[in-house]
Amino acid sequence: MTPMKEDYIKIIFELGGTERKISNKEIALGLDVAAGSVTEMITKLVEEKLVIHEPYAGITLTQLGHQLAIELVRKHRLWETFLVDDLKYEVADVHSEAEVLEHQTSDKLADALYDFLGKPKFCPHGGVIPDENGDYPESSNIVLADIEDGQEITITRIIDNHDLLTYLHNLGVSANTKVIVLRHEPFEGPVIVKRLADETEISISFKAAHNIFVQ
Amino acid sequence: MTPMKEDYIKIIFELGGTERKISNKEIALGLDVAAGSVTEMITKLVEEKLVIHEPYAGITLTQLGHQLAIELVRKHRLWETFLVDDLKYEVADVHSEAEVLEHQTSDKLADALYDFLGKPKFCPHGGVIPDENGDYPESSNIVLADIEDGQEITITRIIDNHDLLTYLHNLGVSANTKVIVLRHEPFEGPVIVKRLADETEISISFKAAHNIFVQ
DNA sequence: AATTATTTTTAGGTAGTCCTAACTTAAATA
DNA sequence: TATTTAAGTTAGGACTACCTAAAAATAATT
Repeated sequence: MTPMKEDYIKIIFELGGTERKISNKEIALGLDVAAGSVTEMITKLVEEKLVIHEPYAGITLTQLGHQLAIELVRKHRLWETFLVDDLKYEVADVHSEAEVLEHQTSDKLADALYDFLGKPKFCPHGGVIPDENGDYPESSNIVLADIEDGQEITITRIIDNHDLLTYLHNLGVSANTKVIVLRHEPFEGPVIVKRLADETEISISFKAAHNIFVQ
Repeated sequence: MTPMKEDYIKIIFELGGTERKISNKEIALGLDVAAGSVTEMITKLVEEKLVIHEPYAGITLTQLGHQLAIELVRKHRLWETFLVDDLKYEVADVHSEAEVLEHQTSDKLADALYDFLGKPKFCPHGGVIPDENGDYPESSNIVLADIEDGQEITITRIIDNHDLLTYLHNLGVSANTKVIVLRHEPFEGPVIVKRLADETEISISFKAAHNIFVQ
């Protein structure tokens, strides 16, 4: 196993490769590599029984691939938690560090980190951290953009992207923030919400609202 | 810069490449690669102005290479300290984890770790940790094997090797242990010391005694 | 000094991951 | 249905770091 193979497995997982077929193009876009490179790597991952490939139709994870993806997500989120909780990183800055550390993290190290952090359930942007056995509760897949006006909701998770997290940080929005959805501006305009803590109205862009999960 | 290049720089440093010419063979042995691979890599490191190579004579670090080596040692030892102090690793088990983490550690991460750990001066086996600027006090180069009988000394540092550290751990010997040297058995026999804490006599092998630094 | 042994370098190959460009398949449109 | 467009696959090449084996340089021994 190499870091690059792990990256392929992880992106397939993140794109939903446990339930649907992921296209070559989605992977190429996600990893910023050429389509030909994807086909080549997928061939190797098929040999290793990590993915199933139906030529021209798409790629899904095997049970084994899914398990590996969970382990990687766990390691990634444990590092993010450590960086924020103990090393005082900004939430927006942890992703890239965790991205490289996750590939160099033995299972022993992950477990030790998990204990040290107090068996945390969520990473700093709200993602669920699988436990020692890879079990984790399903989290909400409902996105802020799809909430009807007037609903009171809690932000549970934000897609792990530096620019998005910085944008939301500046707006004072993060995981666990409670808001009421006031209205959706037309033509892919922003979603206007009111933060319950201080009654402030906040305008969240259409695109951002699709990358914020709520409950 | 790649992890392998960093490993070459580090081994040259550890073999004393700031003061003397290191041979191709020493590096090949230290990294467990073929001599031809060393020549090839050294050529690249010369292009990057990290080392100076006199063909057939040896290799030394440039100022730049020395600086890089210090940074790597610092990162390595910071991770070791974290693993022992916070993640409850055994001293003997930290080397291999630190060996891979050091290559994935940004300067920002190293500084954050350094602060988190309370700006430690020594790693768990007694190595000096350079500060934020790469400065560090010279540590003793006197080895236990060279101490005369009757001398009272403190163990300051043990070469970072898993088997050696395990061996010494089982003998109850670690950095900061104070002992009196009783005698040196002939024919490369063990050095017999008495631990001051509990007056126990301990026999330390000839080879181990050459890998223990004292003051 | 000549020979032998050791070390270093050079040369030619392999494996992993990337690329571009050409070709094939599938989907969309006319 | 025929054509065009998009997506996926194949082919050939590049780069890194490794290897082994042969050649060259240096050191050691006779």
